[in-house]
Amino acid sequence: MKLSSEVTERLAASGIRLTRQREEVLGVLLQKRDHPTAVEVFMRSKKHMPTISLATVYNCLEALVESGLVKQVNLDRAPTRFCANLLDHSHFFCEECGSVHDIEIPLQSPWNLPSGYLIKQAEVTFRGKCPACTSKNL
Amino acid sequence: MKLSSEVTERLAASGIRLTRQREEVLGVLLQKRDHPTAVEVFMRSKKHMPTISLATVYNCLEALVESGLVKQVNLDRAPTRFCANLLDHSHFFCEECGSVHDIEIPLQSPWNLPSGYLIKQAEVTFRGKCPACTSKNL
DNA sequence: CTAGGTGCAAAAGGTTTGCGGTTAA
DNA sequence: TTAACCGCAAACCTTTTGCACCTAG
Repeated sequence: MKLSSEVTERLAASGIRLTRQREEVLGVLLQKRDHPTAVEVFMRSKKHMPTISLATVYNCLEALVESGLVKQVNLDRAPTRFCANLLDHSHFFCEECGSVHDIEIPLQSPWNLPSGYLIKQAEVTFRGKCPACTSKNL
Repeated sequence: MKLSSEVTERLAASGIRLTRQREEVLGVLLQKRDHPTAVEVFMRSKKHMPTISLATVYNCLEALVESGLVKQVNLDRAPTRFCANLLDHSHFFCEECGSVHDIEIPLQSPWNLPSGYLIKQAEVTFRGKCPACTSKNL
């Protein structure tokens, strides 16, 4: 696939060891940005790499998250979802269809926090109805 | 405990059926606002109500969350945490000591979202160092 | 009276781990 | 060459479920 150069570049730049499995996992996340779960990533990866194991997918995801190439999204008690969108963004969760969308809003950090807190990262999650579901006027 | 009147009032006002176990679980969450996990709530509840079961704690928490009396907080892949703070607030997660703090900032919703999205709820999570850990200048 | 809640134990996911073999650097 | 990674299977931990009994309204 033509993504592979981007995948390889990102991996090389991150400094972590480059393996075929990590390329595959990152490739899956870059190809379809629908915030798949680990199991979904596993199933998609198996199409190109039938020998990959679920444990390896978890390991790869962990390495990718740790290196900053992938973000994890947790919603309620549902399984963790992953995305490879490196732009600063928020997530929108549609209560109707369950889909997760990236919302790229520049958060100009208008936070007036109590003193003493050292903020390294802020994360915003929205819930509601996505455009597709809203237009179905359910 | 003197919280019981508040607990009972809140439960009655919520409309869900009032049981001793739900009172106990809500009481635990109101007494110490450290965002315990389900298992922690279970252990604390057992001190006053030795017969309560973990499954019941989960059931109670679910009912309380659904009725809006309790909020659940998910951080990464760690077990879900619960809090009874009904004021609109955000959460701060200390990467140093692992504690979770409520941050009561009035979010004046400065979100410029793409059109089509119907937002019902926004949730903000911060990560960094809490005052206690910052002052230890680690 | 009865719909809904409880307690128990067992099952069901999701995620992690241990280990022998493999591979990127 | 070797530290790190992979695949497999088993373990782990959180959460859910089925069922018989109980209780709030």
